[in-house]
Amino acid sequence: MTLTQLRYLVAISDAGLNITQAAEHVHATQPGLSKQLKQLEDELGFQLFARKGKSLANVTPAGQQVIDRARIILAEARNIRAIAANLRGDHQGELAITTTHTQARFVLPAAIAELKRLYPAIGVHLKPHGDAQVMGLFERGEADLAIISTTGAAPGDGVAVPLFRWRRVVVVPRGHALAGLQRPLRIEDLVGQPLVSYESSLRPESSLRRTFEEAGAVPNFACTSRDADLIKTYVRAGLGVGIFAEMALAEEDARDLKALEAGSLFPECTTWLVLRRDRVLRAYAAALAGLIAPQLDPRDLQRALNGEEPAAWPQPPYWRELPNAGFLPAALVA
Amino acid sequence: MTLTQLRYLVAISDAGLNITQAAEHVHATQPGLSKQLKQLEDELGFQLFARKGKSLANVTPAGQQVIDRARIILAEARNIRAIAANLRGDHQGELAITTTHTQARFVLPAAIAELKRLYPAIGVHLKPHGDAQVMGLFERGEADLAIISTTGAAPGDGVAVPLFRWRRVVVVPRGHALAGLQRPLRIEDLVGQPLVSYESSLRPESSLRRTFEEAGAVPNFACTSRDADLIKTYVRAGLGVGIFAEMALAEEDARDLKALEAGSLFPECTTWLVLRRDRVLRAYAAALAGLIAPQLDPRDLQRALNGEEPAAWPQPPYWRELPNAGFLPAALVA
DNA sequence: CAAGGTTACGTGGAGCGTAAGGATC
DNA sequence: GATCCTTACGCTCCACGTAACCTTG
Repeated sequence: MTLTQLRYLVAISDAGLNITQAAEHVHATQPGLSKQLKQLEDELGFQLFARKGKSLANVTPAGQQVIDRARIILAEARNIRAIAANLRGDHQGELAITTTHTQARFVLPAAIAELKRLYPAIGVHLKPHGDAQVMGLFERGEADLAIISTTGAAPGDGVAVPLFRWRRVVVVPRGHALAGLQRPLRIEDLVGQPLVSYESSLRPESSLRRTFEEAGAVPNFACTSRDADLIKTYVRAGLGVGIFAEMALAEEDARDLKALEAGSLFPECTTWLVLRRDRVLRAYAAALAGLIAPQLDPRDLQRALNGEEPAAWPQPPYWRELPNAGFLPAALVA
Repeated sequence: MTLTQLRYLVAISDAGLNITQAAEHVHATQPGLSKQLKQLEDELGFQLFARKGKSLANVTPAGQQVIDRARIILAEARNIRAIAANLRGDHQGELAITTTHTQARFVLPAAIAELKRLYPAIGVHLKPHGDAQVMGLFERGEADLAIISTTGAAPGDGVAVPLFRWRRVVVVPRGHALAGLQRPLRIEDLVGQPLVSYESSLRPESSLRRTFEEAGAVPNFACTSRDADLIKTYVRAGLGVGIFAEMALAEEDARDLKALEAGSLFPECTTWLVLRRDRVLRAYAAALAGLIAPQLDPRDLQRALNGEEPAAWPQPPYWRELPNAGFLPAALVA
């Protein structure tokens, strides 16, 4: 058993049991992989893949167990190389981030642009997904870090670091009946109104839905989407009242949209950076946290990953207090 | 980076940074290890060990991280080989068990003898320790399984499987004042009496101590030990009243000792088999569980380790109900 | 000088790629 | 015949052991 054999094995599994395709992925020849696979099977004494004629038909049950173990081994080997790269100050590599559309579209651009300026040699891969899927992808190991929001406790697995807090805004087209409201918005104002908001608000445990239920009402969604840009578009089209993250408001939205004074109508949200405990953090990944939320010291992240949980993370600032990114454009409220 | 290099690295670390000694452990030559270590350090780009002159003085901080990761890799490589060995029906290997003296001396002999009859090619290594240390050793990875008792919840880490339940017995020399007691023992009978019991009873959270405290008293220990044989010896010598596990009573003790009717004076204990989640169970290790406690199906253990936690383990029988081992010799009570 | 580590050298084996040889659809 | 896996062959490189050398108590 060698690391090469295990790498080939996982590559074959990931290529859908196509050895030829797997060989391209690992920059080797197909006979090379075939032979190493055979050797591994000979050493272990059983078939990792069920053959149908000469091609691979299935992973055997024991083969799947071996592949799972092999993934751990390869991940730890990558970790060792990451430790080495960090120590050498070798700042090249990849950074895969799962997050929601809102974060990817409105929060991350400034931070990632700055990150690329500091570390030109890295490749950043954004994987925007629905609220419900982000952590799943992350836990399946398809990303180095997740950036996700909750109204309350930190998300499940991994080390969660609070980046900033934010509120939802309620947005209507200029000229909408609610646009002229001379007092802070109340929940009753929204009952019965067609709403345009995030897809995740449809879930029964969503905090928006709960807010309505506490007032004895049920929200009436005209249209939902994961994409705040789309939500704004439908609000402009007059489909209803938009409710989405304040980060998604831009200066130019003031032309035709108005953000209503919603105060603490909906519970406050926290955006978290989530790291995998089993993955060594590259220096540039830790730097990203500091670029989004300057109150964080990247070294604290490294310490947290080593299990030395700091007693408590600093209370994260509000989005609009953040220097390089956050503001609720004054023109929108006026 | 190769598996061999990582094996050598860990061997050097385990040999106390003595390459020559490490080489013997891995059945290779010292120059071989020296060279592989150098190659690994060259590839990673930093020193894993701090050199003092030509000999290794210290592990560098990053080196320690690499060693920790390497241990995981090697453990998973062993797991893969274990999967293969199980599947091949290749029943040779080692089985390291951490447990307490009482289990090792009175519970395990019959089961392990039977195990060796079924699997003659295995090597069993018992590591008896104090109650407090067993789980520590186990969690440090120094054993494949732990066998440990608690009065209540399952012990911390790993998958815990209840084997059997048991009670403490109160034992006095024949001729002792309490030996003639014509009614069930009460806690007041023991208050003030010099006691001989397990070392772990000294701990403030011990269930024996708590039982006394609930009666408003404090136990008076004349002598403690981890070793039930020693406790019996000191009871015979007249140092006090013995309190220990019923498993430690043997037929021949009836000659000079008497077990008092203690009923449910002290809380019931459960003996658990604890498995590491991150370690593949060899077939013979699973078999051991069934040999101690026949109500267990070894296949359920495998399933539990795979994370398919069975809703609940069967309520374990009492020790004295177990077929091949448990009985409270009648002569002792009479 | 004893203990422990490094460097040098020759050998055997193993991994790789190229090329040819079956299966299966 | 197209696709995909296996077998065969030759080259290259690398891991290993032996032996000689160096360093430090």
